[in-house]
Order: sequence, then C-alpha cells, then structure tokens
Amino acid sequence: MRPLFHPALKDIKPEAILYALSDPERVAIFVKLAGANSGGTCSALADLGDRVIPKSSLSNHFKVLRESGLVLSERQGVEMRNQTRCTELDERFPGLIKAILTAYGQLPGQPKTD
Amino acid sequence: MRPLFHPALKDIKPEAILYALSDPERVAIFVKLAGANSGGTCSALADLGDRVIPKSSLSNHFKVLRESGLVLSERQGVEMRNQTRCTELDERFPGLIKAILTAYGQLPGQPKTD
DNA sequence: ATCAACAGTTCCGAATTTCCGAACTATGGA
DNA sequence: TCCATAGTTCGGAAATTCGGAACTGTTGAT
Repeated sequence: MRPLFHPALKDIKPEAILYALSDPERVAIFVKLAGANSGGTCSALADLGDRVIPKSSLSNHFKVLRESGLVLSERQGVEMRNQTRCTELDERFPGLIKAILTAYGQLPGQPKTD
Repeated sequence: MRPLFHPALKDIKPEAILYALSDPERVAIFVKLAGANSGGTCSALADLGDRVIPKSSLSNHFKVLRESGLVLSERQGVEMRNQTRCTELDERFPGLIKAILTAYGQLPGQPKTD
C-alpha cells in the first residue's frame, strides 16, 4: 500500500476543495467527521441512512477528500483515523468551509432555516 | 434551439454551484462576468490569455453556469447577454460566492495576498 | 509461526461524463 | 435572398467515476 498523500497547506487548491465538496456523499462524510460523533474511521461513516456506501467507493471518497486537503488520515492499528483540516483551511481560505457547509444547511449546531 | 433553462432561486443546489466553480476556466469566465468589463457576450469571454476556449466548450461552460444558477443568459439580437446572479445567490447562500472568489484570489478589487 | 478476521486499498471493466471539431440554427444586415 | 456572425447541438474519442473482487497490512488467537 503506497503511503497516503496529503497536500501541504499552501498547496491546497480551491478547485480541489470545491470539486470534493460538490458531491453530496462526500459532504455527508465530511460533515460527520466535522461533527466527530464517530471515531473518524471509514467504516463508521459508510452508512448514510438511505444507503450504505460500498467500501471501494468510500475509499475513493476519502482519497478525494484527503488529496484535496480537506481531511487528514492516519493509520492507527488496523483502522484509519480521519479528521478534518478545518482550522488550517480557515486560515488559508477564510470563511470558505463555513459558507459551504451553511449552504448545504449542514453547519454543525445550526438548524436548517430552509 | 431549445429555450435556455434557468433554475428558480429556491431550486438552486449548492452541489451544482460548487461543481460549476470547481473548474478554473468557468471561474475565470464567471469572474470576468462579475467584473462586467466585457459586454457579457460569450465570445468576449473566450480568451483566457493563455488559451482561447473553443466555442463548443464555451457554450458548454455557459450551460453549466446557467443551469447551476450562477448566470443568467438572454438572447439579444444575434448575441447572448450574460450576467451573474450574485445578488440573488447571496440571499440564498449568504457569503458563499464571495468566499469562493476570495479563495481563488479573484474577488474583484481585492489583490492576492498570497 | 500460522491462521483467521477485519479495515481499508488497489485493480479493472462497465457506465457515465467531458471535450471539442464539424454541422447546424437563429438573427440581422446588405 | 444571401451572407456573416453568435451561439447551440451532434457525435465520437478520451478521461473519469463507480463498485465488485482480489489484495495488503495489522491484530489477536491458537
């Protein structure tokens, strides 16, 4: 297994962020991670309620999230610990993540007003 | 030629906005439109400096921008007048467009601090 | 040490999407 | 009417996405 790639903060591209978050499944995953109710493992995030994401697809989603700079993944024993890079990201792209999650009506702790 | 489709404000989906603006060429077009230095016609926006977008591709870009709700197009004689729907959009998704354009370092009248 | 179980990745083929040249359509002017 | 211009649609090659099956790496049990 080749080592997981994470871009340095300065190398994070807005187009990659927008692309990654233009898929509602990935948004759902990212939001759950940001909420951090789960342990941040992949399999804990597979269940979307209406559908269970196949694991190869899930692995792909995480790859996209990771390589866009949205998520940090590190192996911990047999499983993968994932966390968002929100704090860093907000430094590089102020307000971006918040505005996106708000648009999706998914900003944690903020009820949908829609 | 079938009539051009524009979504109603309430039907605009964040995923469509993000997808549309995850392509740097479309962002460049959108920024030029927002700046409105050009007349807003398609052909006036084809020249990106480093490359001229082929017209079928340009037409496709406008379709994506239009159907995502970012742009309003109306025929005026032989040409097409395009304008952004920024004001409406900011009502529906507060701060989103601004945050995205800032991330791209392309907010009109705002120099890149990068 | 070997084996089994499990989390996640990689491989690869089918289906979908993107890209763009060529053909086409609509409008206005000579 | 015929031509020029602005943009759309068509169609096929190339690239991307999706997901099942096979694989890898780690842990725990025997």
